[in-house]
This record gives sequence, C-alpha cells and structure tokens, in this order.
Amino acid sequence: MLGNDYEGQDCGLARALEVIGERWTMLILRDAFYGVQRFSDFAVHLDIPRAVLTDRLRALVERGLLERLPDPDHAGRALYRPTAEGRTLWPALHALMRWGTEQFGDGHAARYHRHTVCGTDLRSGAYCPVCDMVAPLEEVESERVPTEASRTDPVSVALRGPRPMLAPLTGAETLAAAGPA
Amino acid sequence: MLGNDYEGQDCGLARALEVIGERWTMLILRDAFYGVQRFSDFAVHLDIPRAVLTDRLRALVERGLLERLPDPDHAGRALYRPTAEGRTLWPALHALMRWGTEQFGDGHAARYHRHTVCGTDLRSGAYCPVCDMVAPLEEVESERVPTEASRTDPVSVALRGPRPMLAPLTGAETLAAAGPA
DNA sequence: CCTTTGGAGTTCAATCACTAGACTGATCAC
DNA sequence: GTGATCAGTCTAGTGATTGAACTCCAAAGG
Repeated sequence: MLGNDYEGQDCGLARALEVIGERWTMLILRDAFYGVQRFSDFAVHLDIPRAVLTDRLRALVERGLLERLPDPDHAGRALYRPTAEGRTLWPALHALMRWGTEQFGDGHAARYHRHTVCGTDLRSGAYCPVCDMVAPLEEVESERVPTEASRTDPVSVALRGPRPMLAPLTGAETLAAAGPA
Repeated sequence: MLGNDYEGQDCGLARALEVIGERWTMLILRDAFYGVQRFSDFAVHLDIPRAVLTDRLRALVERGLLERLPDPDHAGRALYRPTAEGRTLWPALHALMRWGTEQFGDGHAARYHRHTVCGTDLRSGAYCPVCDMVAPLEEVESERVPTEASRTDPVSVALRGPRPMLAPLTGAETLAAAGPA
C-alpha cells in the first residue's frame, strides 16, 4: 500500500511502516510466524500476485526480518524463515491481530494463542499475564476456531492447529490436506 | 499503500489492515492521539497531499475511529478527534511505534510515553508494569527527545512536550510556534 | 534420453492509487 | 471590500498492483 517512505517523519511509527507498512508485508510475516516457509505456500494462502510476493520476500530478506535458505529437499528452491530480528515484531503483530478480531469479531473466526509453558491465553501484545512476560514465538501455540466461512486451501487447513508457532509446514501436511478429496 | 481489502483472508490481522493499513492512516491516527485535531495541522505535520488527507479522514470517520465535529472557534471548519473505539487502537499503535524506534533507534529521536498516575515509562503495547494495566491515552503524557534533525514545523514543535496525549493543539500553540521568527 | 510436471520467478499491459499543484468557496481580519 | 487562510476538490502525471502469460530449472516417469 505504501510503497515506500515517510522521509519527513522522525517517529518510530514512520520507520516501522517503511519496513512493514506495504500492502501484504504484514500478512507475509504473520504466515512466516505460523510456519509457512515456501514461496508456493505463501502464494496459495494469501492469494497474492506472485510478482508482489517475490518483491516483498526480497525486501524482507534485505531488511533482515526473514532469512532465505536453500530447501534441503528441493535443490534450487528456497525457504523463508523469520530471523531473530524479525521475531521481535511478534508482540506488535499480535496486538494488531487482536484488535482486528475484537473489532470485527462477530461473524469472523477467532484464533487463539496460548503460552505453552503455562497454558494461558495471551493478552494483546503477546503478553502472558501468568508468567508476566511477553511470550516468545517459540513458546506459543495457536488454534483456529473454524467457521463455515473458513478457507479450504491446504495451507489454511494445515494451520488450523493446535500447532506450535514457527513449526515448519511440511510437504506432507500440505499434500495431505490437498490430498485425495 | 494498500488501498483496500484482503477479502480472502479470514484473520483478524487482515481485518485490521483493511481499516488502518492504507498509507498514512496510522500516522493520522497517531497524530490524533497526540492531540492534532485540525485538517491544516495534520497536513503541515505529515506532509501529506491534501486530497489523500481528505480521503483518509473521511474513511476514519466512516469507520468510527475518528469523529468529526464543528470547530467552535471557526464556523465552517471541522475538528477530528479519536472516538472511544479509535482509542482502542492505542496499544497496538504503541507497540508498532516502539518496534520502529528500537529497530532504528541509533540516529533517530526517541519519544517517551509515561503513565501519569505513577510516572512509569510504558512498555511495548502501552503496558504499565507498575500499575499492571494498559495505560489508557487519558493517563499518558509524551515527550520528544530533540535531535538536530527534528522537524521545525509548528505542530512538531508544539508536540515536543511533555504534554498529555489527546490534549488538543490550540491555535495559540501552533501560532506561537510558527510565530515571530 | 526425452518428456512432463510443478515450483519459482519474470515480464507485460491494464488498472488503480498516490502525488503535486492549481483551483474553488467560505470565513475572517482589517 | 480586499486579502489571507482554511478545507477541500480537480486534474494530469507518476508509480504501484494486478492477473495472465511466459521462462527457467529440477525431479519424476517412461
């Protein structure tokens, strides 16, 4: 959406938006947090034009929020994974996600995020009130409450959970979901 | 940037981005939280094309995040203020702002947000660790640490603070700042 | 070896959004 | 009434996004 820069603005928010404010970028990061790693899985799950996906992934890798590494199972293909720096966006992203579901929660499905070490549902900003800390992605599992309107693509099905955040979507998962209909 | 919708995505994040994901929208809300209320003040502070500002303000009013009311001091002009619903975005916006300043904190100025009832600096998500609560905008004051590179427009100067969030920028403030140079 | 398939892009024309700047109509200070 | 300011609108030019078609490569099947 944005495309670009807010050069006149000397505020952290403007800096943040220059990196993650473009259309699709936050959704790509969200998927990466959920364990999506392959180009084709992002594309299927997001319904995003591939040219845009290519561009956004490249930008995120350039910015150091994702890392691109060769897929051990398929020569010539790449996997995209959140870097440590990228994972620092988790609380902010969670806060936005929560706001969205709270505002429009009626007809839309909710997704729960739980702190695995204590079983507590996270508050806005991925804060665990029991442990008094921001729950890092490695300690979070998520589950989707299904609705009639849920997407049925293999990636959406595989991500219904409950499953740990960051756990890579395996080929078996997406194939099984797509599988013998 | 975005322009629009992510209709296929049944996720709170997508819903949120449909409302506040367009270019400029979050910066407009941020300014509104700081007390900017007049069209011209938004325009001066953001360096935003006026056609876009008109459009975004209209959309935010339509969505119920801002309210538009007649300016008591100037017939025919309007003021824009965050609604209660709009203010629920504060924690998410604060989290993003914090992330931006942390990522690029070196050369760029920081802005502090303090919980006025206890004097504590807020954590990401506007959380006050001392009071164990999210500090609502009404209980927050902010202050800008000035740098050489700071903007010098009247609105930026007036917002340096310390000053309470939501406190309206008066005509006197912006005039005094612009004043006898 | 040859062909086919599917992933991961790239390229392209058409569309849509954003931008800067000129313009308008209303209000206000003088 | 004149000029200035504000809050917009309009318009033309630019840039980003889109969907479809195209390419390149690796692996699988025969």
